[in-house]
Amino acid sequence: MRVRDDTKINTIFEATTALTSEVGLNRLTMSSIAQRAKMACGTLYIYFDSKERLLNELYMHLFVGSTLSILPSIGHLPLKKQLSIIWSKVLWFRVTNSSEVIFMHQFRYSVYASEETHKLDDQFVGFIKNLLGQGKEELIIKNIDSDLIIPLFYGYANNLARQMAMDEVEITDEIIDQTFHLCWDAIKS
Amino acid sequence: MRVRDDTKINTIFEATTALTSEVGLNRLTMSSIAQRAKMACGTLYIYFDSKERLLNELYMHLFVGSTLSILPSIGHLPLKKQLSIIWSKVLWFRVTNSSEVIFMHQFRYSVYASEETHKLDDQFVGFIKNLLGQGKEELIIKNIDSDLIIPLFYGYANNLARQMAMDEVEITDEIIDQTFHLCWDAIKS
Amino acid sequence: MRVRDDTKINTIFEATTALTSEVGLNRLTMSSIAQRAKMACGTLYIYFDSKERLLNELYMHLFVGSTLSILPSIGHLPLKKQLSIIWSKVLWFRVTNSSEVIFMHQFRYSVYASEETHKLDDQFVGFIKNLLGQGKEELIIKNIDSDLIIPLFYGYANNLARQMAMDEVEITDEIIDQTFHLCWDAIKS
Amino acid sequence: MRVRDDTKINTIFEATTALTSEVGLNRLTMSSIAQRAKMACGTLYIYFDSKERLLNELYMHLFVGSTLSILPSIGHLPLKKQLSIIWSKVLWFRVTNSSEVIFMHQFRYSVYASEETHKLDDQFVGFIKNLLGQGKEELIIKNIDSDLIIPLFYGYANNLARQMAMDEVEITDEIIDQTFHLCWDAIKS
DNA sequence: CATGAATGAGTCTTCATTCAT
DNA sequence: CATGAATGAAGACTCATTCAT
Repeated sequence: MRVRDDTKINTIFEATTALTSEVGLNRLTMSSIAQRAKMACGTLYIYFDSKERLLNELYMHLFVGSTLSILPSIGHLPLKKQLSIIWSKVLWFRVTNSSEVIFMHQFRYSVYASEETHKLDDQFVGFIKNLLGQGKEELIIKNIDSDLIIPLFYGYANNLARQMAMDEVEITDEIIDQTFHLCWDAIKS
Repeated sequence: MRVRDDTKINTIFEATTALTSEVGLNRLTMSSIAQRAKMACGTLYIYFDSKERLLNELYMHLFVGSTLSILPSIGHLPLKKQLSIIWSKVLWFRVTNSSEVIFMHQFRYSVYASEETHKLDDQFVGFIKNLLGQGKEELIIKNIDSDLIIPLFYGYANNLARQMAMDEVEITDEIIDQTFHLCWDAIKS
Repeated sequence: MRVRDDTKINTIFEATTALTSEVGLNRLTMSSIAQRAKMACGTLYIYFDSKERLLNELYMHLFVGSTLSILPSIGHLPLKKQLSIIWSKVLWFRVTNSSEVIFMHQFRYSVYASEETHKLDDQFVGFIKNLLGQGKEELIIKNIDSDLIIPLFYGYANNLARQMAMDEVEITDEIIDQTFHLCWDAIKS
Repeated sequence: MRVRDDTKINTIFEATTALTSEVGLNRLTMSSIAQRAKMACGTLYIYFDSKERLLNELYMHLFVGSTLSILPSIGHLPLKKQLSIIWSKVLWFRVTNSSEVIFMHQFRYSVYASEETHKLDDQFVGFIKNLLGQGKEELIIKNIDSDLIIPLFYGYANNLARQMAMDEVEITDEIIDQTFHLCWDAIKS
């Protein structure tokens, strides 16, 4: 029997990511994905119930791999260090995986994004909120509603990465340092 | 095409904006726009050559109205004041016109956005770049590549406004002050 | 403006009926209907929301035209006469409209048939049940549960017409007489 | 193909019959049959060349088991007795095997029914025709073209059984008696 | 100008059948 | 024999655009 091949899911994910960054989510069709992944159109439906599920699972896969997975391991570090690591991690991922970021960006606010997917984001935001809460208690960072701070990190990271991807700028440790300093200066008390 | 009947064009623009914020750009159809604008589908094509042109013209209209139009009148003011006015202006517009912002956000990175439209953004970015350049010369702000600074303003504003729109938070002068201070602390030298 | 053309519905109905009798309900596709009706595939969807609705409306149209429409006008006649007229009417229709009957037959028990459609049949059955009830009171026909009698008329008519259509037998008044007599002898007391 | 493993073939037949009565012939898929029969999709093709053959063989199996098999053994009985036995046999089968009847009914006039299958019916009809021919010679039954009589039996049985299955009516000897009397009164001279 | 019916290419999805294991 | 992943042609339906009125 032809055994179910889990690397196929990765092939599909890669094809989807690449295509989205090339032609955009609007022109992304199931048959173009299949063609790019060198498989039949129907094969996609063996691994994913629908286009919507495929995109959502891809998003979750990328989000977990790029962001969520680092959170638990850094809980013991000092606040600024934690933020700095997250910033670095997120930025590295975003800049070195520009196709993935384009996909995530386009998907994020599309009609395809499900409840379930939005909750992932909330999980991440919740973690950061906690961190900021601590910082405020320790009087390290400004006493401002976290909902006004998080969009700075989030929006900045997204936009910076997107811009760098488009301009084909190489990311360096210096850039990460400089940009993190901007953020830190913004919020430190 | 394109006859002067600004009333009709505005009706079309409003219908498009409202619909996009309700159902998303992916599900925005020409006939749904027509229906919402209480006119026939074919009438849209009297004023716009294609869907693509309609969306691009709407984007330009909103962008000019919300941002570009204020730039020339504030050139004589001091740097920080200028940035503060722009920030306030942009944020006010974005928060009080949430449908418009949702449209702009979804359109901005869609397949519909044309070269011409992207150049508008560049115009705005160019202005800010200039401003930052002056600031650096006057040693008021950090000596960092402007391409690393602008995404902070741009991304923050977008994301903050979007978040506030979703959470239905009222904007106040206090919020504008607080958030601008974050930005300023980030870049001041 | 191209005015909405109600004869188009008839064209669609005719194409559907003819095709079903030729290739069967299973192979009936929307595009084959469109092709036969000499219009574009999308045009069908101007007049009918879906394939299911198209088929249901066609069935109702045929059922009303062939059967239901005669019922009200004969209420004053004697029982046997009424039954005889209905029998004649139904048989004539079924034999002279063989395509229609094939469609009705295939549709009747298909997955497409909706609740609404089945209720039409019930209406007809209810009328006959009434008639039989009267006959039993007047001691003209056998005192047997009507649910055991009606399938005789219904099944016989369907099957006879189908058989005659397939054998390409011409219907005559004699055949109608003979077959009605069979029915009548079956139920008269 | 077609190896002797009657257990498996029966499992397939039962799954097919049950599924058809539940979801209809239109929604009957090979993989749903396989799933219901607890085997792999490809296994079906070891026993049957195609979906069409599977359905035809099932129909023939049911038809022979329900009807054809009794014919030879009753040739010596008097006419009315023969008809009565057949009627009883057919009705019993149809009512007590409602899934099977639904399958037969839906299959009978579908695109899947082959020539070969239709000939089975003819065989049965031929037998009945013979019987009626005898009856006419003996002046027991009306001198009417048998093609006008057979649909009465055939259509009545089908429809009655279907109705009873849907209404979940229990069949009794009384009902069989009553309905046969209707038939007999219809045709006796 | 305005209308909205008509078009048909293109989309997602299904499913009978094949075939490598 | 048995499996079930893989195939790809075909179906229902959508929608930007055109055009007769």
